[in-house]
Amino acid sequence: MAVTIKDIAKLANVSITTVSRVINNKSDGVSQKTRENILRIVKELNYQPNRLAQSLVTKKTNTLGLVLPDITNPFFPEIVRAIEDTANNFGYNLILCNTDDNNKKESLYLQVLKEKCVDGIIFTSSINPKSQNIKQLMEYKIPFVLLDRYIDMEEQLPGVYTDGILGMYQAVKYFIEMGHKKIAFISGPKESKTAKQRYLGYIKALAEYNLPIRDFLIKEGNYKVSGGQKAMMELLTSKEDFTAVLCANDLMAIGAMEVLKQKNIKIPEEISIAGFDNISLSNVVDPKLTTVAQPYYEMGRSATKMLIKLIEGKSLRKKEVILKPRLIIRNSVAKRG
Amino acid sequence: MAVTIKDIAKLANVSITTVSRVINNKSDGVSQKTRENILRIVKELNYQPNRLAQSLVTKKTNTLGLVLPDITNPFFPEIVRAIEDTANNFGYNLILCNTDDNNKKESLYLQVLKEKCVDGIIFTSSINPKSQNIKQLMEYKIPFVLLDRYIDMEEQLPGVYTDGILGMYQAVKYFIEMGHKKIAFISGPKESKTAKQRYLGYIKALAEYNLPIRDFLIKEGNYKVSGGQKAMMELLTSKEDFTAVLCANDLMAIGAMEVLKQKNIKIPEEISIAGFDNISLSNVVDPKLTTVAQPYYEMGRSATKMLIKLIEGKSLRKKEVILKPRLIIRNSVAKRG
DNA sequence: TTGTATGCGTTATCAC
DNA sequence: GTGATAACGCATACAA
Repeated sequence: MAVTIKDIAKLANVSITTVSRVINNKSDGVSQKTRENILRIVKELNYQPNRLAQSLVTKKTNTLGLVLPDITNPFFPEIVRAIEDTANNFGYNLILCNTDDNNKKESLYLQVLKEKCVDGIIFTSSINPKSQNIKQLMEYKIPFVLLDRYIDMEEQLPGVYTDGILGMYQAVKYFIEMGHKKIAFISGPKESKTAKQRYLGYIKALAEYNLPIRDFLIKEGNYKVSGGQKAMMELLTSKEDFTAVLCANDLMAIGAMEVLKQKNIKIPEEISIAGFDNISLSNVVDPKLTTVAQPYYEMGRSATKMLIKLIEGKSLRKKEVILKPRLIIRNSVAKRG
Repeated sequence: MAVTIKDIAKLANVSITTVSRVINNKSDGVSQKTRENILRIVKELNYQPNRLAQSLVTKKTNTLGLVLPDITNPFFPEIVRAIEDTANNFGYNLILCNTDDNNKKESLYLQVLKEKCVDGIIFTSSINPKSQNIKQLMEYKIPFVLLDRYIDMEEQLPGVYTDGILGMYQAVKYFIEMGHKKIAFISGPKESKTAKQRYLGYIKALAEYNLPIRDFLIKEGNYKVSGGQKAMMELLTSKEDFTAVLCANDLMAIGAMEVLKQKNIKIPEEISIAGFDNISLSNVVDPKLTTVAQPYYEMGRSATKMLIKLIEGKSLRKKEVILKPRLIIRNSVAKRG
């Protein structure tokens, strides 16, 4: 159907080898004349190489797999954009896979990516990663880079993360400097490594300022709006005393804010609040949410560059890249004391 | 490297033909015994078919191309999610392409998709579509479905859209029923077909209620926050009289709201506002934005199903699917008069 | 400077 | 039931 290398070989009265040579700009061992002639015919017939056939012999598809929980989570689009941009710059395309934090689905996708011979995989594991899936990935011998979600293994895996400890530490420190002493914490699901890290940052800052860690001020959420609502409710009904609430991500902060508004509790005058992520929503809620920004674009770009290096067989200077988050001060935290 | 059909043929002491047969569950012309034996070896060696080779001969990649302006635009993630879900259900994967509304980039992506032999393409054209690109797409003879952005051609192209006329009509009607008579309109970029449609809906409702169309109450925006801000500024400085502002999309409505807040103009008491799209942001701004919801998931699902039908050579009942939008009443519109 | 032949991993057409 | 063998479209080692 489509025009092939054979067609233009016939028309040019040469062998397909010669055609292949000029198309791939190989060893200039082709006379200027035939080269030009072939190029002319190529243009005339609007020849487009069949990348499938090419890939079959070169063992290179110039396609990357991107595995993540859910593109609908506002955390991801910017990262995905960065990945796609960077991939595109280096001549790669992206196959998008939503796993819904479902290990079965994740495993299936990994298999398909393997079968489609992607050159590499960027992998944001499901929230409670099954070591089985990461083992599967490793057995495939496909280069991969972990993104955002850390996975514990004996050997260090290549990955790009944001420093959750530092981020939360900054946020708590800011609360404290603003005069808050009783700071509640709505954490992510405790199986999640990022959640643990962020919790650690919270603890660290409290400890540093000799503030007590009060378990009844710490609630577990699910990184979703609903989790923030539920946790805030619990906090409120517990009648415990607190002036500030730190949320392990923005979505939960937004949920928490909704509850506060419902109860006519003024933000930030009565209760201050802060989040983590800096998703676009956080800049649009009222009051605008003070939060810890993840360097989205850099995360995606960095992970992709790393992956491409791996694909090209180059060595990595650092296997793990820990990016620094940045506190964004907006209007959801008030001075106290 | 990887285990192939040949390897398991050797181990099973059969020809590759037989192996292929049992793997593809073809014509049961294989003895139970050899079948079981082969299956056993397949499992043992953890054989995974090479889809490249498969595709090369079957001319089917089970891969779809998705071309859109920018996944970062909150309008898209849900649609993309629906597309990916549906594609996945039917055994297809998705290659994601961001064009940035850049016709050159768009054209390049189309070519790559062609070269990679995708089975079909879902195409949300750049905002000022170049007929050249759509012609390119048509020449490729790859099945495609237009999504959201209409393209004028002599022949009707398969596509899925939201009824912008109806949507805006509903919004204006609601404004009018709430007592508003002087309703400003911030439109999308006028080259855009969707923008024209939405404008038409605005006009239609005004006409129906015998309200005059005042050009000075109509500003052109760019579908972005910045455009909403700029247009709102213009509206305000023009000193014209109006009690409501209808924006052609939510992003511009959010921009307009920011300007109003800055100037301490109360929403909705002094000026009512509404948008179009129902992006997640619209439910989180303060006040929550009354808007016209696009049926995101249905758009993506419908387009994908359509595309797959096309790929399978089935005929379409309708070439163009026009989905109905739905007015979502929240808190940004107040009663007047 | 150019061509022949082989192989990539699979499906498909025959023949036995 | 089973197996050669060609073909898919291309790259490449080796010859000429």
